[in-house]
Amino acid sequence: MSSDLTQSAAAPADVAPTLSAVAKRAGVSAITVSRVLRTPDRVAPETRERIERVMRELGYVPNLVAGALASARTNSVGVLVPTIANSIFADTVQGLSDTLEPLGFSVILAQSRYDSAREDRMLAALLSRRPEAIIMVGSPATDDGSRLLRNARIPIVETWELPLTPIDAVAGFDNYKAGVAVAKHLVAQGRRQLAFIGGDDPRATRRWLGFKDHVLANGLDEPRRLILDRNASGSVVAHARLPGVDAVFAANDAHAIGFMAGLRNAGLLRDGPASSQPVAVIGLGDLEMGRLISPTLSTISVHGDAIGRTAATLTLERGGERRVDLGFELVLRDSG
Amino acid sequence: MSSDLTQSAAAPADVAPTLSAVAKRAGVSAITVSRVLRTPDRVAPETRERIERVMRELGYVPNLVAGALASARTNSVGVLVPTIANSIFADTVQGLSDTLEPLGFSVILAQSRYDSAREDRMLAALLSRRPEAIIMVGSPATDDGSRLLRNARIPIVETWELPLTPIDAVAGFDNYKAGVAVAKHLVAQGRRQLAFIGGDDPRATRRWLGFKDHVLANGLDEPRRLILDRNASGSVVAHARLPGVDAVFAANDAHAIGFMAGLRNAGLLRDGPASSQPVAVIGLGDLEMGRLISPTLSTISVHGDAIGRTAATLTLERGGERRVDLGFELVLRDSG
DNA sequence: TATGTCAGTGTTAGCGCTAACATAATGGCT
DNA sequence: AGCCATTATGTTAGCGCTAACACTGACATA
Repeated sequence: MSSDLTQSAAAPADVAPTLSAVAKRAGVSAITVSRVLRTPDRVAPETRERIERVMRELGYVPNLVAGALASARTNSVGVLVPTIANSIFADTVQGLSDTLEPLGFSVILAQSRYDSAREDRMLAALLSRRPEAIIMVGSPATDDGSRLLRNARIPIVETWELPLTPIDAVAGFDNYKAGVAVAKHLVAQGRRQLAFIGGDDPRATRRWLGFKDHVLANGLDEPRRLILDRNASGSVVAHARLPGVDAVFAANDAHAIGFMAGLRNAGLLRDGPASSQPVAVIGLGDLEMGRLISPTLSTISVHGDAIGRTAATLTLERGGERRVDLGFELVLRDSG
Repeated sequence: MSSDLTQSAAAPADVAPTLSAVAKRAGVSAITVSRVLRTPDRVAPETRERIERVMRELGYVPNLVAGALASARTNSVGVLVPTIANSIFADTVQGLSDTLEPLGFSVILAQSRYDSAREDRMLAALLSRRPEAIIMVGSPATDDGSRLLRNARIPIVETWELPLTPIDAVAGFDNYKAGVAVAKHLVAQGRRQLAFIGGDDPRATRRWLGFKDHVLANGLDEPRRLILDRNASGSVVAHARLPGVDAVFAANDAHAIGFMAGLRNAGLLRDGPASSQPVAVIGLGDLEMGRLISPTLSTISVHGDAIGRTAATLTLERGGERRVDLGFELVLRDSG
């Protein structure tokens, strides 16, 4: 009485219906049902409609796990970011997911939390799911991670930097040059006592190096470098630790805005243009917030979503240019 | 000459080694290799070490796709958010991923972009991968989505609100009460011309309703409601469209900060306390930025990461309380 | 000695699906 | 009439792994 043929649509089975169950009920073979899903043009319209009706009746949801095993295509992409709670990386993930999802790819997300051991673990976990590509922010921190990725023989896209010896593809910008650009601007503005505040992850460090090298090349004192917690509240009191400084490059906009809050408390912030600021401040990231505060924040603008979309494209097309420099832009507003 | 036994570790095969290849090379059966991975205590130490050495030599990466099919456990959780580029949702994803990743679960991320058709598509795509649970921000927008989730017979956690008829579990707060709390505070402060600005998604609308109902219950004029784009730049000019208003509740902190930028341009912002502000502004989300700007932003604080961690816990333990109200907190600073 | 227990390992079957190769039926062409 | 291309559908085998059970030998127990 409770054979497949008498199963009611209103009371779904405890166990998810399979493709074979659909096939049996529609009076066709399993492969025909499979074709309705994958190559509907190759199925006669009447057959197709009948099968689609049965699918609806049974509430059939295809099992992509089985499909992936049989076809050796998982239609998934692994994404590894330091943290998703940093809006610039979130923009990148949004950009790539907007590109990949319409094409039927799922995003498997993992966070390293700036921890190289965790990074390696997450990389292994991602690869176990046999994604068709891996997109990561930055380069692998360890040789093990690097080897894992090379041996996987799938497209690998490193983003947010331009490594000298990439594993495969790259979509990013030159963090060193960004540091140079900021230093050049501040020096030209007549600033003499420069400092860099922010994290010490590899990308921030590249910015620092560009910044420092350019300052030194101009015969000025070596800039100070203050390594801060990822939490921007430390930047609010950073000013007290940088006496005499007249210009600051912050590794990201959050730190820049925090630093400005400290300047305001110290009476060192004007609502006027950059030239009136006792201490110039430049950020990086071009957060929307930077345009909303007063004085408006000068910053290095980087298009996180474009990096994401480009990375997604690079995973799909295996040929062509594998190194895309998306550049950056020094956006000058009132803070410096 | 090129049998499995003579395969070199230095030159990995083009095709990923399988568990059987490891077994053959180690002179054991496949199941023993499987046990090394899953239940190492049940394998003799010498055997285990030998197998582990072979795994390293071959660069073996387990295939979880096949494992999932065989064991009917995917060790993955589907997560659906409106957008990941909104820091409050990113905090939630970070929180749940921090809880799930150490337990061996992968996060499959999908974005609806506040589009109910896309939401249903992504829900179907997620379910095709047979996740062991689904965590979503908000409730399904359509009956189809709801049915899909109910039929999946896996734990479903709705977050960021407290639906009256949840599908399964819930981790969130009462958006209506948040609106009431803000209205109560502003009315008590003597504000008379109130307005609400922000999006019109279901959660923002609940906040608006609570806000409006409380204002009306106090005999004041019905507050105005200005529906803005997600992009906060519209909020900068919102003030011009709200003449005479003396207090504003913004659906999120970004809009609040944008609105304050508009007030500053209009000369209606003071650096002093709330009582000195010609127009009070309250946000929602408690962005770090709100503490850094001047005047500091008053806001409804919601712990996005706690919502994420709680949601993750709810997916793992099927029994117990299935409805967790994480509450909110009205944090009063200088803006209102 | 017979029996049981347990650690360690193996055999078999199958998860749900798809690639690759049949097969059957139809109609157009020479 | 005979042949071929084309469309629609089916059969077979297997993807890489694990659940469930089966087996073996060493040792303990009665």
